[in-house]
Amino acid sequence: MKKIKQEKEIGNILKNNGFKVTPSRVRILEILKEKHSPMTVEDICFLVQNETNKTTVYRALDDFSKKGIIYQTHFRDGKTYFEFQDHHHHHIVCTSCGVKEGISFCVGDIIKKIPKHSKRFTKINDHVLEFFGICQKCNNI
Amino acid sequence: MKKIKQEKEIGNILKNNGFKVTPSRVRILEILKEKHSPMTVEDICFLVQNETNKTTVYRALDDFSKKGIIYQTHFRDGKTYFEFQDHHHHHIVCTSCGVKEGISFCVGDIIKKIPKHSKRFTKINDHVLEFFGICQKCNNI
DNA sequence: TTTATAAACGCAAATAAGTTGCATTTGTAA
DNA sequence: TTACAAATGCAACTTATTTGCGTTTATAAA
Repeated sequence: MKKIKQEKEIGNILKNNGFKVTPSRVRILEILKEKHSPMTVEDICFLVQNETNKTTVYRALDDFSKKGIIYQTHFRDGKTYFEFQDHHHHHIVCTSCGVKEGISFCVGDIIKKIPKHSKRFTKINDHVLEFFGICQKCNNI
Repeated sequence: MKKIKQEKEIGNILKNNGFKVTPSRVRILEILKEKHSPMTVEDICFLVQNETNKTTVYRALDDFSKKGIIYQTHFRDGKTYFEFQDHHHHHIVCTSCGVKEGISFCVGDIIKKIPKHSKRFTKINDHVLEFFGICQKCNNI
């Protein structure tokens, strides 16, 4: 995809969600869209050095996540991860080396059943699902 | 269950997992077993005040979680939660007020399929699955 | 029962993720 | 062109979690 077209698309995502199209927010979404795997605030800050402040990154990611533009998750390392997902999916993580792999299915069917199981909740907005194991490489050490 | 019997049972859990049966560890497991819902380190520290140090609580919970004695998860509030589970399950959390509800099914069937989907991982040890929504009460405000 | 030893513990200090207050700038709709 | 809410930058702060290290303790073996 051409740079110009991509930028326009990102601008539309921002507008459609009620955000202003600022250089920082465009850049942050751009980075996530290019990376296509979970990133920490630190990862993103490294790439926007001298362009955008840490606080701005935190605030943008928080806003994006709340609107469902990006997927927010945890891998038990004390950091929050954010990912732009074309197709919603989850991950499996090696508890030894930390390598992450996307897995291409979701709990969509399960989610539909939840309202029946809950008195208190009628609608699910969001979910996180992550698997932990040992990768082949670490297993052979 | 009688107090004595419960204590013996907890002692066995510790022994069977290669841990020493110390007052602190017995007490922490006891607390989790009684509560039967996700607790933070802070929650536990409050209950063991003047008995056990914060660092000890962190270390015990970490050890227990790694052995699979307790379930470790996150609810996007910056804290780590731990739960003793008789029957493995997950939760749905209100993103507005934070109320948590256990949901009685799991992704066991899905897990079985994962090895086929992954080149790098052959065994899953653990997983986390949490749902986020708005509870009835918050929805009516 | 004694003893050796690894596991567990307590404390203080350090680290690091994430937040807040506030003054300033900027995108956008009117 | 303007008005204003949204977004930003910076510094200081909060808070969860970790680390180093010297001490204590549970336990298995002698």
